[in-house]
Amino acid sequence: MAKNLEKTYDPKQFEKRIYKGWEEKGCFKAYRDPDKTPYTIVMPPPNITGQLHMGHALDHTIQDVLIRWKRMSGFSTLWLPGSDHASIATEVKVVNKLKDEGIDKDDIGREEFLKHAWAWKDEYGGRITQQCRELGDSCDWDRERFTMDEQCSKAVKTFFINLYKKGLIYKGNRLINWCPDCGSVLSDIEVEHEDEQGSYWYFRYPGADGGEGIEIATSRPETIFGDEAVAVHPSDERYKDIVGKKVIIPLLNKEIPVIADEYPDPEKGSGAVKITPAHDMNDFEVGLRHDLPTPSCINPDGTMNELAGKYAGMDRYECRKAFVKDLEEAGYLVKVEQLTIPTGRCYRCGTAVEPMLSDQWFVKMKPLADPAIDIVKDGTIQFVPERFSKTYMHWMENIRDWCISRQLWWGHRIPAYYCEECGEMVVDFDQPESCPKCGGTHFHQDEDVLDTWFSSALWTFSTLGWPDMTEDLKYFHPTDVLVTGYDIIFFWVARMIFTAIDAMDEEAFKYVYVHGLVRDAQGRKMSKSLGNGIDPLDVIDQYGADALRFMLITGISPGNDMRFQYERVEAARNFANKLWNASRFVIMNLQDENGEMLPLADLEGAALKDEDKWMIARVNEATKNVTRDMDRFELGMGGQKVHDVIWNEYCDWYIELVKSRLYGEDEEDKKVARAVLVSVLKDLLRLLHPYMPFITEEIWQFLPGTEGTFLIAEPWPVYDEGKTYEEESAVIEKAMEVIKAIRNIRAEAEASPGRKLTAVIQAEGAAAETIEAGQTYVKNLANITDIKITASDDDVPAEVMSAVITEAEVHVPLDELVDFEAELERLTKEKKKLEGEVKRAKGMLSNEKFVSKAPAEKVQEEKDKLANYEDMLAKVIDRLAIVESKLK
RNA sequence: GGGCGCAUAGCUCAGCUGGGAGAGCACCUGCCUUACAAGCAGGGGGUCAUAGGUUCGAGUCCUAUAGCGUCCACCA
Repeated sequence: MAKNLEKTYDPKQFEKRIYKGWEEKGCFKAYRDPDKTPYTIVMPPPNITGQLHMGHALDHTIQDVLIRWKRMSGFSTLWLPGSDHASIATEVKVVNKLKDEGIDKDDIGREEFLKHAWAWKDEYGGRITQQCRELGDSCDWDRERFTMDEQCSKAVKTFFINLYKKGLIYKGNRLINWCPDCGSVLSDIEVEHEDEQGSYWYFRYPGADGGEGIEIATSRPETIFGDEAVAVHPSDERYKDIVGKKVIIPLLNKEIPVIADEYPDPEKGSGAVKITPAHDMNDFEVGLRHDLPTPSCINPDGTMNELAGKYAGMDRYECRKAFVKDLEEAGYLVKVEQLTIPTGRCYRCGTAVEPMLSDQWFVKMKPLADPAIDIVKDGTIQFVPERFSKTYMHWMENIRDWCISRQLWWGHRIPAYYCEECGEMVVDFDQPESCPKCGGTHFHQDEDVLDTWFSSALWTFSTLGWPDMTEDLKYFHPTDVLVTGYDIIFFWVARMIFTAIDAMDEEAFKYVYVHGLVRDAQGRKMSKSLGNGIDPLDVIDQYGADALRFMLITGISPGNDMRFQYERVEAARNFANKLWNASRFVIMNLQDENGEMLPLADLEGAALKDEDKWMIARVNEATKNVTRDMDRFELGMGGQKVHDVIWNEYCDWYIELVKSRLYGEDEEDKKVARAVLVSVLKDLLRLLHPYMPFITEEIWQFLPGTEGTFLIAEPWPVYDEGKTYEEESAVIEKAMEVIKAIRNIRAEAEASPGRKLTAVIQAEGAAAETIEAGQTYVKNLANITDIKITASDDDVPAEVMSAVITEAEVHVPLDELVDFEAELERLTKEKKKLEGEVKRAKGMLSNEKFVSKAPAEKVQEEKDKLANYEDMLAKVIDRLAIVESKLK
């Protein structure tokens, strides 16, 4: 029984099996091989709350292509996987789950809550890494890390303490972004700014002296309870006299001063701004300049506090409504204007962020940013594509201090301890024995945890053992390339860069490969709320992981978004199918009817035919180009080239060219043909493997000489300058030209491909020789029984259909009915086309500037082309005359 | 208000350092030819956003314009 691939390509039959085989045999494992060069990629850790989505699929495909290519190229590769504890996201999930069970987070307390959170992590945290396996991720699962595992936590604490000791982490009372829904502070980049429809309310604040007072405009009336002044621009003539006087906040009867400050824009609103230092960033600054108090009127949960008097306890928006109504009834509302106002929203839950005054921990960024700017500026770290370095620079150069504390429980707790006796704060790895100030022995730890991004910022080195100088850390760090979407350059990439400089005194990675977003077929962002997300696992189920991967990677150019289209997945699947069938054909021809393997020639010194050399040259060329594309991170281009050489050259031509030999009688030559078929196929599989790992590995296992090997561990092909085979390739390419010409004639004359024909080819000199050398191919592939190659017109029968090709003319005598009308039409078209070409070439050559300034070889090239076209044109005109006479 | 990106065939997009416009899908014609109809052989279809400029030569480089997208920014 012959052993061969299944008749139809069905990736489900083998993808899981292949992956298991790799994993069990340790194919993904990284080793510290002193004789090899390390190549390291750390996987952006997906959130444990997450499911695998198209973004991951793209991100991981890129990384896997790179790591597989480098592995095959002889590097000691490490692709390190892991996951992120996702502080806020996870806490929200766990809180909701508990709520469903009727449990309130605050009732059970911190310890108990964390038990639930860890249980949740144990249950769902592995889900996404399991899904990665279906994609084919060849990462070293033995080194899988988690941002809250023991080692990473140690790194986080150490890094925090180091920065604190350097004075780069401080605790401060500042105006921060507060999410009332999450109940936590957010960093600046966690706030999304949007313009929204809103109102300006104009209110009159009467003068304390009984005067007219002043009219202010505000979009946030509920903050009036925190007003401490009204500001006007010093140059504003309208308010010149009132500056320094007091006005009364209506209904509250609180007196506040009118102050002059550069901040108000006289053009905007009434030109007078109420100042609420505790609930607005700008007002806060004004308050500082004028030494104003900073009372808060809003609680952390978004309700009003006692400052709001009778509105206390109301939600801030409810209060707004009620307060405006009361003010209106009391006659203080002057007018309302509709316009768009900028609003900040929490990037997690979408709640409107409230600026609040609060004690929080910050990282002082300027000293960390400076070297992080230099390391990109001097090219130690390069962005691909380059333009993203501008985005990075701009952000780094204007960076503000990073708020790192969060009022949550799930995360790394801040290692700061407060003495119960005197309140002294100690920042240390463990709780201190006694207070350095008063000797007290009772402490409580800071309640806050760190921003999730604080731990992922350490990812390149915390995962390798830092702060311990482990062998892994020494060998694999710095990492080589970081692959990620442009949406997290600020959140993550930028921060990894400065942490590595601080902790390791070196670059975190050499390249940042930035990819775009996978959008839906209409170009919209895939999102849960739109319900337009496409589950990669569904696609894999339907088309296979190889098809998905190939579609994702060939559809992109670095940094640009892509659209997800099923038609393209299908096209990729069809390509896999094509390769599958071609391989099945090859394997079939390697064995006799009993399934016994037939002998193969040793290719060293074998008598290669022209088509063998041509094919070998084609693969060789592809090897060169694909490798170069990979080197430049042009992964999509590389994939396209492998696709083209497999389909357009190996399948379309080489297999067809070689068939007659396989079915022929020359046993020695059969051995050669088989050997080349296999050898070339193997090289093609190697080139394709990073892109389509499953199908290539599956086919590999069926080929002779692969026993006990894995394609994943095979060497990457190397370009061989000695294998360009130009002469032999010319024969094949000329034969192809002739074959196409004959097929064309056949099609025009509507003669079936099965009909036997003869051909007369007019050519001279070298061209005649080349055609002569390739005539067997023509006979086989164009179904021609006899070919006559001649220079003379006399040998051409009177009734023929012809096609003019480079340096030759192909004639097919047709005894059967011939459509001379069609022939006339075809030749007329041909003539027109050639005339155009002649005109173009003549035009260029008659341009003196071109002839004198363009490189000599370019000029010569044009001259040759012109001669050739003129020659072809003359022949076409001759044929036309003959056909025309036939028609009379 | 700044930064960046996009515009190429009906659709989705490639075209890297300037040298005769490409792919997939869709469409039309003919083929179930012994690996493959998830296929084979052909075909139609583009003033490469507009206007200038550099150059012997521009889809490619420069400038400007309006359009779309996106990020950043404390405008009540």
